[in-house]
Amino acid sequence: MELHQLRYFAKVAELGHFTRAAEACGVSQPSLSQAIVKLEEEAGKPLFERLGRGVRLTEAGEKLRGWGGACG
Amino acid sequence: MELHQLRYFAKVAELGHFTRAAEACGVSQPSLSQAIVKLEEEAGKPLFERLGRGVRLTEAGEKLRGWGGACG
DNA sequence: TAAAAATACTCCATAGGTATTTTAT
DNA sequence: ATAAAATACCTATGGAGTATTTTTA
Repeated sequence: MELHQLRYFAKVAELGHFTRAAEACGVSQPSLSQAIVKLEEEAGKPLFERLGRGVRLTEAGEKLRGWGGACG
Repeated sequence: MELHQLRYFAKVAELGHFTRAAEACGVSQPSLSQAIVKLEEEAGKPLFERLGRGVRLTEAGEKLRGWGGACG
């Protein structure tokens, strides 16, 4: 797990959209997509449900977003 | 700032020793050293005082260690 | 002078890019 | 049909290694 992956994840979770998240992060859509795929591989399960138009957090995704646990 | 840098930083802060921290992290001393140098460049100031025998946190180093602030 | 950190390289893994294809509405 | 994500492939950056050279107590 790397910081850039978490930055991208957070932005996608916020916007529900890979392409717009990529723009917001200043990287290309494929680069961000790859980073999320890597993160999902490490997690062992998808973090986002692909909807064709945009994207929604899975349960595993929600869990990762809620990370920091004791802090928040 | 990258996760591996923070891992190394934390271990050096804990042990007060680059070489032993490198062993503990399973990397070579030069690799860990480089990572810390990068982190210090980003910080704009040294994080450790080099003592010849081991190393001690600077004020900036203490601040970084104390990060997470609100969490505990 | 000896233990520890810094430097000088070399190598390779991977983050990121462009072009394109697949998918789902 | 079209907007959005995935895939394929390439390049370049930088993380990690070995060998060596400063440091400083």
